[in-house]
Amino acid sequence: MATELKNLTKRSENYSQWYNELVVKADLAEQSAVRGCMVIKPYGYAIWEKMQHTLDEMFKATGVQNAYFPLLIPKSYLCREAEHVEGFAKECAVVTHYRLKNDPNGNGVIVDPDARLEEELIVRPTSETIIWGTYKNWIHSYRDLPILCNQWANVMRWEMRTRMFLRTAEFLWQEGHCAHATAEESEARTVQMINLYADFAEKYMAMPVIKGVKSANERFAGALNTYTIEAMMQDGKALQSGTSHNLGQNFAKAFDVTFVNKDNKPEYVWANSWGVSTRLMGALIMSHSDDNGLVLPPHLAPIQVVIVPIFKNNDQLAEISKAVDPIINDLRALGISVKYDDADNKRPGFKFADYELKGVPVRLAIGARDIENKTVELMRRDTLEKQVVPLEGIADYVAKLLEEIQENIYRKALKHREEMTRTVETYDEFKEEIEKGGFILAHWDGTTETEEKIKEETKATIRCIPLDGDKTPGKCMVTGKPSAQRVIFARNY
RNA sequence: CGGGGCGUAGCGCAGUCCGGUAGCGCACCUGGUUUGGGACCAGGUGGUCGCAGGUUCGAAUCCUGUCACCCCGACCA
Repeated sequence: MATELKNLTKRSENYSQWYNELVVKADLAEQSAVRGCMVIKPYGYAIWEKMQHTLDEMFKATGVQNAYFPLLIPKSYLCREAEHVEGFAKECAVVTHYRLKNDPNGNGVIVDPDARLEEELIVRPTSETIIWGTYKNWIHSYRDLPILCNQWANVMRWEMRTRMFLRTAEFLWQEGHCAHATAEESEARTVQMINLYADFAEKYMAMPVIKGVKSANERFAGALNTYTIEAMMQDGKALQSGTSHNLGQNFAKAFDVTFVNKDNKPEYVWANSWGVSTRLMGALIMSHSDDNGLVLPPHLAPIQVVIVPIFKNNDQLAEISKAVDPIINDLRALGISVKYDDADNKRPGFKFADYELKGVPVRLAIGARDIENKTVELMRRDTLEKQVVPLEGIADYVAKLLEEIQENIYRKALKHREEMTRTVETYDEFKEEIEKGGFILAHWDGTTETEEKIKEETKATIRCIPLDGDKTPGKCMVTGKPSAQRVIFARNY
């Protein structure tokens, strides 16, 4: 099975194909019969659930509550915010009818032409419009604010080209939608959420990210300002992994959402929205995986430790199981998820390969030899190193090792990013360097024209204007006009 | 929507140029031997060859149309 994956080793040659194979072989997801959609399989979903629960806890710690809004949005709602329409209206699935009937020619069912909806409904590509249409009824006074809502949902965008997890027609995400009484409070929330995403990416996904602001060109449709976290994949391409938008009063104005402030004066509400999606699964896969398969960070791995018994007969298995039992209990007592794979219809070698493919961080193998020596063979997925360790105190040892693996894969990803990040002064230099992949730090005059020109000529876009790091001004590499600071250019997914 | 590729068993593919009634590997099932890195031997199940027309005694193969999917662009989280 994985042999085929190994045949796709030449990642630089066909990284996409390698990625697709990996997603399928590791049992995460598969292409659905529905155009551009995917089926997320139980193992893949378990990872998503772990992400979900972690993020949910983090959100709630900041006062956010979950809610749910409709899947279908009346077409008229989408017309309210002009820029928003421009950004989304073109790629939506539309519900035009509400009934089917038997085909008079006997070929199954057809859409009943008499059941045409007077106003078409749009399958949500994002929920700003329906939510602000609803908030109008919730908000009257400054005492009703802030509203801090999050929704876990599926959305649909009729993308021309799709790729599993990274860009599917239907995807799962969370979208937070906050309403505030002041611009400052809304901006603070926008920044708070991008920081939260960055923490999640680095501490749980072991994926270093760069926090920054989007250029006008890359900004969310209808937003004043978009904050982003940008990660670098192993092939050197950038992946936008999460965004937080300061929407100003745009949606409040479009949906006429006003409140009476402390001075008894009506005022439009200040809004922000923020989201991450199943794209994070793609990010996770592409950040760490190797040619043996997935490498999952321990903090997100559904199975953190797998124990494989090596036995010749049932008596031996019973003996091993007796020795393994307390280990399982000790590990579980430490909050570690353990799988004991005592299936006798698969050979150990097969199990080893299979759990490597699935990215299980730590494997313990235990056989008659170990029972005798009171040891266990341990393998860590990140380095593939094997060692024989004493059974005594194994749970604590594994607990520490899991943290070490978590840190190690983060460091590895960070090192890779740093090696693939260069600074250039001239446009010629830029054109040469961008071909090698990675992030390029360069000066830019801040205009959309220059950004467009660079995009056309090199396929590179401004991933973000970084919040942290070097803020030295300079001159635009293309026009020579003044530049406030270097920005990050890259080719992206 | 442009440029390339592909569609044959659950998966990966050969067969197509040159028409003769479908094959290989993996998986699956049965029996046996195995079990410290993807086991072996023997036997077995499974396909109206993407779909629709046409040519022909005969089509996976030739012709026409059509529909999927994949990769590279344009679009995007």
